[in-house]
Amino acid sequence: MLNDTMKPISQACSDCPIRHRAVCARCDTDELDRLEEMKYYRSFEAGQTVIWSGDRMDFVGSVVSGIATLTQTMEDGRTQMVGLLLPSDFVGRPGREGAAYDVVATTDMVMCCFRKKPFEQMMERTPHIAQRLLEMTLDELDAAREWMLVLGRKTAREKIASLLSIIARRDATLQLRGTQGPLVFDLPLTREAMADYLGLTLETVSRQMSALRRDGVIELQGKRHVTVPDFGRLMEEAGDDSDGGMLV
Amino acid sequence: MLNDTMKPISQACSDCPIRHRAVCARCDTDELDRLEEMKYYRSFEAGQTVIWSGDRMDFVGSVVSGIATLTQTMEDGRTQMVGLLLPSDFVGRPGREGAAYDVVATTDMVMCCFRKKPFEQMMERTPHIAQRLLEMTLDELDAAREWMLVLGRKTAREKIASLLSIIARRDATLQLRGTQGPLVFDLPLTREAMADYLGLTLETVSRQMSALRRDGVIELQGKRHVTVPDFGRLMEEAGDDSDGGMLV
DNA sequence: TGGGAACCTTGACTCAGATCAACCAGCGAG
DNA sequence: CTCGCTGGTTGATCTGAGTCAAGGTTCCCA
Repeated sequence: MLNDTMKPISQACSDCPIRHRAVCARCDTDELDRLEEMKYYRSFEAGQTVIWSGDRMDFVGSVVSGIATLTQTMEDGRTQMVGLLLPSDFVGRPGREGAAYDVVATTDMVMCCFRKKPFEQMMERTPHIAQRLLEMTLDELDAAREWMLVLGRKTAREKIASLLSIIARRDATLQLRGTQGPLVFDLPLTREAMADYLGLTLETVSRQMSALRRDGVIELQGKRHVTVPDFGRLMEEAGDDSDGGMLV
Repeated sequence: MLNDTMKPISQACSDCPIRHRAVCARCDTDELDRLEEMKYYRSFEAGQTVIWSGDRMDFVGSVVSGIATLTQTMEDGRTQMVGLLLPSDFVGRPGREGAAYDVVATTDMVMCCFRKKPFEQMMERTPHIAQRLLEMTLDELDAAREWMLVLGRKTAREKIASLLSIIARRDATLQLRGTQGPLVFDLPLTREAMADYLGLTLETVSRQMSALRRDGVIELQGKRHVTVPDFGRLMEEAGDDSDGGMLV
């Protein structure tokens, strides 16, 4: 990594926007105090690589704001996104030396980092952290398995609809609105990143986006701003039951 | 579930074949004693469904012997395998009511089960269990992501070669042999299950198996018994570096 | 103010893998 | 012994998505 943009950001954990959703969610005040001592913030610009696969990783951390992707690459250059990191998501694996994936910021991003050693030690003595991390990891595993169904068995159109419905649903919950009535959101991904996510080419993504627009499933203002007039319809196109059973 | 085959099997944890690899791996003797009190064994026949997706699950447990699959199904019947459960793997999710996937025994199988409530309570008081489960879940997440690359970006031939190399490698480690020299193993899956795993049709699986045999990458004795004369060659066919970096 | 450079769209053609279909081998039950 | 069934193979054909190629939009910076 040539030059990280390392603006000196600082913030009390108590004011942290991801306080109640990140690894530290269950920590009580003095656990938080100890974390506060070992944490530091790092900022990344859109497009910047946070970690290269194989690099030695001496920290772990949480995404505070912005979005990053986890991608795997084959020798011949084919790539597959294997994770999408949103605010509060955890980066890095306690107990592992090297990074297993490339982590790339797709928007400007801020991370709350902990040096790995002290964090691991703290984890051993603080069940709250290990418990929360287990919960988050189980959720990620569920998401990964959902995604495997998408990659393995869905058509291009269904894949696109699935991705849009994930983003739309997340957006709706963030804004504390239900999935009734039209949903409006901005795509945080380029067509290429969408292709990478879905195991498609960017041309196919583009074509299927156009097709969904033509068929009235979505409306597009510009390339990235999306309106979903009928969420149930989108779910049908995704091949999910229209009542979409999000368990957690 | 109509009628489980419930042979009265019993075994001391200290003699358990998966003692050092399952969730209980780190437990000391009195933790083990407490687990021993709440555990019970269940047997399943090849082909039997252990749990249906959506069912209420009142237990969690470990696979002791045999193999099971985790599969997701769409309304129209398309299915994708999302997990392969081998001895020592954990089934069920603490803190969740319903099962998220179908679990099917593909060979005769024995499970060591714990009623969910007592197990969850014990987990809260026993960091050793939560820690081990975290570790196992992180490994599964890695495996799931590896698999996403296979599903999203590999050709049919590469997919088959990838699956074969996973099974071959696991088999070699179980028998404490390296990946030098010819490897011999039995496929624990039907062609249909392989197709399900890889997001292919069984016809394509069959064709690619024949192609790999024709090209000398594998040898087949009968339908299921496989010999890999040159593991490096198989890795190349899988699209991985031939030195295959298993980190853990 | 005009030339790049990202990013996106669309068209024509190709091809890997799906689909449809016939057939084979082994095996347990009557 | 042979019927029927499960699991597997192979062939012919079709098709969805990839590939290659040509533009179109923005937006930035010289």
